[in-house]
Amino acid sequence: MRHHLRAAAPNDAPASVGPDGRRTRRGSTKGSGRDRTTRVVPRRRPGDVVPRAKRHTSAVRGRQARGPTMTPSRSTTWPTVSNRPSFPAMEGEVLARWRDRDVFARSLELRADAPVWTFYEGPPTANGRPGTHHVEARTFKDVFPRYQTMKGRYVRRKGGWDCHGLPVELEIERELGLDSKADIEAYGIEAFNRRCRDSVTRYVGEWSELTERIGFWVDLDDAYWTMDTAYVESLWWGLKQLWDQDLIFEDFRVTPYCGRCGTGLSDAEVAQGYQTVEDPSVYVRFPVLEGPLADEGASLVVWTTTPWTLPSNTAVAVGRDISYELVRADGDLLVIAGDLRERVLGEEAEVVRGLTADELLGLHYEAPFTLVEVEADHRYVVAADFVTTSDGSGLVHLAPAFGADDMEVGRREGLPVINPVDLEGRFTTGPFAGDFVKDADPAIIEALRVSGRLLKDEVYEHTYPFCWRCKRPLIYYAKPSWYIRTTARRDELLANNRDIDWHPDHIREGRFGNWLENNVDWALSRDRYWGTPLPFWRCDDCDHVTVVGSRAELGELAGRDLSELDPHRPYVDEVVVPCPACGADSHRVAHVADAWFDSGGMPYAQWGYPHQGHDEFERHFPADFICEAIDQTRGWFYTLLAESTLLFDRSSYETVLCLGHIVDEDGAKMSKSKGNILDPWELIDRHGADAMRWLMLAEGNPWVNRRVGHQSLEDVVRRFLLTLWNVHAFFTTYAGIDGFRLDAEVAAVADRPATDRWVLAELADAVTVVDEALGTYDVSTACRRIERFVDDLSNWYVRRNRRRFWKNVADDPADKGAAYATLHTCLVTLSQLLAPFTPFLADRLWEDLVRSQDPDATDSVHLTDFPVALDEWRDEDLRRAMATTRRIVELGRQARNESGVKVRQPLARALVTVPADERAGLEQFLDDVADELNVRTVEQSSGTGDLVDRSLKPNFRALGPAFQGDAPQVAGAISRADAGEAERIADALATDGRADIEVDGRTVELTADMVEIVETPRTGWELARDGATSFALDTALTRELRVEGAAREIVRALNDQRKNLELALDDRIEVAVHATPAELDAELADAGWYAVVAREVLATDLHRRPERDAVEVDLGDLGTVSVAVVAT
RNA sequence: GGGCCACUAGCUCAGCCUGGUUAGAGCGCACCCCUGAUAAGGGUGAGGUCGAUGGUUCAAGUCCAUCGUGGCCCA
Repeated sequence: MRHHLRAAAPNDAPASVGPDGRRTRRGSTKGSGRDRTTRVVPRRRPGDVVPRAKRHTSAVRGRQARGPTMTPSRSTTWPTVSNRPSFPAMEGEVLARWRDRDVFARSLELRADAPVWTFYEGPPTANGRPGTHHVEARTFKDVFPRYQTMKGRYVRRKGGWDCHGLPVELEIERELGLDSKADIEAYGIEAFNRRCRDSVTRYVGEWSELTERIGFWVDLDDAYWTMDTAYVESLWWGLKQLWDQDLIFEDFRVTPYCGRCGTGLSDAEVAQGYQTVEDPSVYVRFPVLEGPLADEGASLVVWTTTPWTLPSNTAVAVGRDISYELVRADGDLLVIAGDLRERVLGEEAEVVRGLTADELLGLHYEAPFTLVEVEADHRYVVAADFVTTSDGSGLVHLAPAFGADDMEVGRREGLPVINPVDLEGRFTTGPFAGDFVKDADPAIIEALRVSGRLLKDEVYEHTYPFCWRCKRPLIYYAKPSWYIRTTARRDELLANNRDIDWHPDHIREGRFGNWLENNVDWALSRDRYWGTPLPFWRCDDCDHVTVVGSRAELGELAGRDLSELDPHRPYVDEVVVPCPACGADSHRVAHVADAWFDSGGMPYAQWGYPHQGHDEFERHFPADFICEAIDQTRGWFYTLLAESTLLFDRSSYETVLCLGHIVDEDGAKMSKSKGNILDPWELIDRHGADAMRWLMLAEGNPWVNRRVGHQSLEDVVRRFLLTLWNVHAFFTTYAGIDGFRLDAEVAAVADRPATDRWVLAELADAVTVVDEALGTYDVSTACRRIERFVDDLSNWYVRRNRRRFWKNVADDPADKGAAYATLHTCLVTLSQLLAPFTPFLADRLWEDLVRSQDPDATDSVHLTDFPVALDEWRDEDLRRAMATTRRIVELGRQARNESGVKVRQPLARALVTVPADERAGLEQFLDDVADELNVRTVEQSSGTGDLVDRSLKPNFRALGPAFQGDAPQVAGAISRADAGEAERIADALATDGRADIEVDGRTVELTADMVEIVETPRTGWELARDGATSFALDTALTRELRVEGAAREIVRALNDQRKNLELALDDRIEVAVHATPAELDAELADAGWYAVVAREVLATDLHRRPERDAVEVDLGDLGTVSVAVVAT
C-alpha cells in the first residue's frame, strides 16, 4: 500500500541540528572548539539601543539572577521536547504506542460494566476511495464517543460497510464491458454477483488505514457488512414484520426507462444524459361531455410535448388557483387558462366568460384516442398543484403510466393505468402497434389533424433525458414495484421525529419535518441483481404471496435444508416453495431491495437480530448519537427513522448531528472536473491528523460548509497546535534544567500567587464550558474555549511568569514550585480536555508530562476520566480582575505607542482609572501592569482627588425599564451633566445609593445602577481611554531612567551574543563591557547595574574594559557601550 | 415553482435563542516592539450604513414581515 505509516523518526532526540547543520547538544557545548571571536555577529542598528524593560516595582526581585541555575542533580526524567516538531511524525509514534499498548480495546474494557452510550456508524461504501469529506465525518463520529468514554460510559463502536447497490453493479458493468441487463444475464448473475461481492472489499484496506491514521476509533474487525447472510436474514425478518402489518404492497411505479436496454435508470444515470432537443408541442381539443359547457359545445385545450402518451390519457389536471376562460376563437369554443389565452390563441380570441377551476372539476370529456377499453371511471377533470401557467394551456394531460406526477394524481383519484406500450417501448395495439413510441409522434399528430382534434402544433425546445449507454431517448414508464406503506404511519413518523435532538435543530421542523409531512410510500424494490433479495414468493397460479423471515423458515416451506443457502441471487431465486393457498409452485419475485433499506435496518441487522444478537440489540437500541452529512436527510436519517418507527415504534436515534460539505479554499465544491479534489493523505502527511481534526471541529459550525486546504491547515498548526506545543516545550525544558519533581512539596492553590490562581480559575472555567458544550454536541463552543485558554496560557501566563521559571531555585523555592505545579496542572488538564479532539497531541502531552514522571501512571490519556474542575481553582473575582488588568495593559501599550517612547525605556509613573467595582481586583495586579509596561509605579486614582475629571454615562439597561418612554430624556440629562453636577451626583450615589437629577423641569431619582461614573486622569500625560477605563502615562525621562535603560541594553546585547554562540541556557560566561564616556561607566557601576548585568547573563566575571571584536551599542547622547563574551 | 439555510471588516467566521446605545476574533494590510518560545513570538492601528426596506419597542446586528443575492434539498 502506498500509505504506510512511516516508522516515525524520533523528532525529539536529545541532539538537534543547528542552523549551520552542526549537531549541538544542550548543556554540553564546552570544548566544542569553535572560535568564539569570529562567531560574534555584531548587530548595530541606531534605533535599537534603548535598554530592555526591567521590573521596577520590586527592587529585590529586579536584582536577582535571572538565568536558570546549574543544578547539580539535574533530572533527566523530563523528555527533551523539540521546539520544531513534526506533527505527522509525532502522530506516528503515538499510533505505534496505541497499537503496542492496545489502548482502544482497553478503553472499552475499562468501561465494560459502565452505562452504555450508543453510537451507530452509518456505513460507508467501501468500493470507492475515502475522501477528505470522509475524514470530516469520521472526525465528528470520533470526538463524541471518546468524550463519552472519558465521562465513564461504555461506547462500543461497531463499524460497518455498505455493500449493495447500483453503484457497485455499474462499476462491474464497466469493467466487464456489459451494457444492459440482458448482457448481465447473459454473463450470468452468479458470476456477476461474485464480482460485485469482491469489488466491495476493494478499498477496505485503504479505508482501514485512513481510519487508523486519523485516530477514528471504531471496531472494524467486528464490522457489519450489509451483504452478510445474517444481515440479509435480519432484513428479511424486518420485511416480514412489515408484511404482517399490511405495510407492503405492489403497485406501479414510474421510473426513467430505456426501452432498448430494457432497464430503468437511476437518477444519477439520468442526470448524465440530458440533452437539449426539439420535441413536438401540440394543443389538442378535448370536447366536454357534461354540463353547460357541453351544451355550448366547448372543448378543453390540452397541451403536451409527448403526443405518444395521448392514447393513455386518463384525466386532465387544472390548478385550483388558476383563472380559466371560455373563449371563442375561429368559431371554436375553448377552455383555457386566462394567462395563456393570447399566447396560444392570439389576440383575436374573444373571451366569453371567466371560469374557475371549481367549475371544471369533475367534468368528463372525450379523449382523442381509445386504444384500450377501460371499465373504471376516468377521463374527467381533476385538480393538481403542479399545474402552472408558465407553459401550455393550464390544462395538463395526465397519463399515469408515463409520468410520476400523473401516477401520483391517478393513485389519489383512483384512476386506471392505461399502458399500451411494451417493455421495449413499442405500442402493442392500435394503428401504431410495433412503433417505438417516440417515433410514433408524427403519425399521432397526423391522426389528430385528421380527426379535427388538433388545435395547434409547434416545435418545443427543452432538455430531455437520454440513455447514457445507447443515446436513445428515455421514457418514463410505469412498472410494477413493491412499496412500503409509510404514509400509513406518517403521524408516528412525525411524532418520533419530534423527539429527535437535531443539530442544527431547524432540520427537525424544516427540511426533515416538511419531508415527512409530504411523505410518500417508500418504493422498496429494484429490478437489479446485487442487493438484498426481497423474500417474497408468489404463486404461479393464484398470485398468493408468501413472505419469509429467515432461511430456516424458507427451508421449512421448501422442505429441504437451506441453512447453507447464500441468500443472494441467483441461488435464492432457485428455491421454489408450494403455495399455502393453492399448493402450486411459488417463485421468488425478481426484485432486490433498495440499498437504503439495508442501511436503514442496521440497528437490528448489524447484530443479526432477531435470529441472533438479541442482547446486543436490546443493549444498543436506540442510538444516543449518529452523525452524517446533511445530504442524508432523505437518505439514512429517513430510512433509519422509517424502519424503526414501523418495526419498533420509535426513532432509532436520539441525537443526530448533520455535517456540511467540504469545499476548497475558495469555497468551491470539490469535483473531479475542476481538479480541486484534495487527497486526504496528502493533507495528513503534510500537516498531521490533529490539524485536520481541529480544522474540522473548530472552524465554523459543523453544518456549515468547511473550507479545507493547505493554507487553512497551516493556520491551525501555527495558531493553535504550535502555540500549545511551545508551552509544552517551555515547561519541559525548564523542568528538566531545574529537576522539578511532581512529588515535591508545593503550596496549596490558595497559597499560590494570584497569577497562578488566575490561570487555574481560567482552566476551571474552560473545563466547565468544554464539558457542557460536548454534552450538548456543541463542538464549536468547546473548541473556541480551548483556543482561548491556550492563548491565555501562552500569551499571558507563560509570558508574564517566565522569570519565575528562570530564577534560582534557592531564592524562592516555594514560588518556583508553585509556578511549575500550576503550569503542569494546566498542561495535563489540557491534555485530557483535548483528548477527544486532538487525540495524538493530547496523548503525547500525557506521555511527556505524566508518564515520564511516573511509569506506573495510566499509559494513555485516553484511559483517563474527563477532567473535572476543582472547586479550589474557581475564582470568578480573580478572572474579572485579570480581565481588567489586561485591559489596562492594552491601554498602556496604546499610550506607549502614541507617546513614541519604546517599551524598553523605563518610565517613572502611570495613573489608571477603572470603574469603582473593579478597583480592588486590579490592585493586586498593579505590579504586573508596571512590569509589562516597564513603568516604575502604577497607581490607581483615589476616585476623589483633584487628579481626576468625572463625567456620567447613562446605563440604558437600567434606565429603560425604569423610565420607559422617558428613558432617552433621562439619559440625555445624565450625559449633559457638567463637571459640578456630575460630581454632585457621583457623590450622592456613592453615599446614599441614589441621587436626584432634573429632567425637562421635573426631578427624577436615579439609582447607582443607572449611571456609570467615568473618570479621566487630569494630568496632561499621554492618555489612552476606553469607556470608564483609562491609562495616563508620565513620559518624562530622567538621567537615572536612561542609565537603567542602558543597563538593559547591555544585557540584551550580551544575551544576543550568547544565542549567536549557541550557548546552552545555563552555560556560564565571562564578559567584557566598556561604557563611554567615563561618566556613564561610573553611573552604571554606582547604581549597581553591572552586577545586575552579570547575573542576568550568567557571567562569572564582568570586565570593564574594551575588547577587540566587541559589539558596539549606540546610546545616543548618553554615550556608547561595547560588549563582548570573552570566555565560555 | 416549493422548502430550508446563509448574508456582520478586504477574506474566513463569532455574536442573534435570552434586544440595552463602544459589534468581536483570526487571516491579510500599515506601523511598531521583542530577540533566552527565535526559520519563532508580541503589540498598536486602519478597516463595518451588521444584504435592503418596513414594522414592533424607550431601545434592533439581535424580534416580526416583505424583498434581494447566494447555497443546499426537492419538483
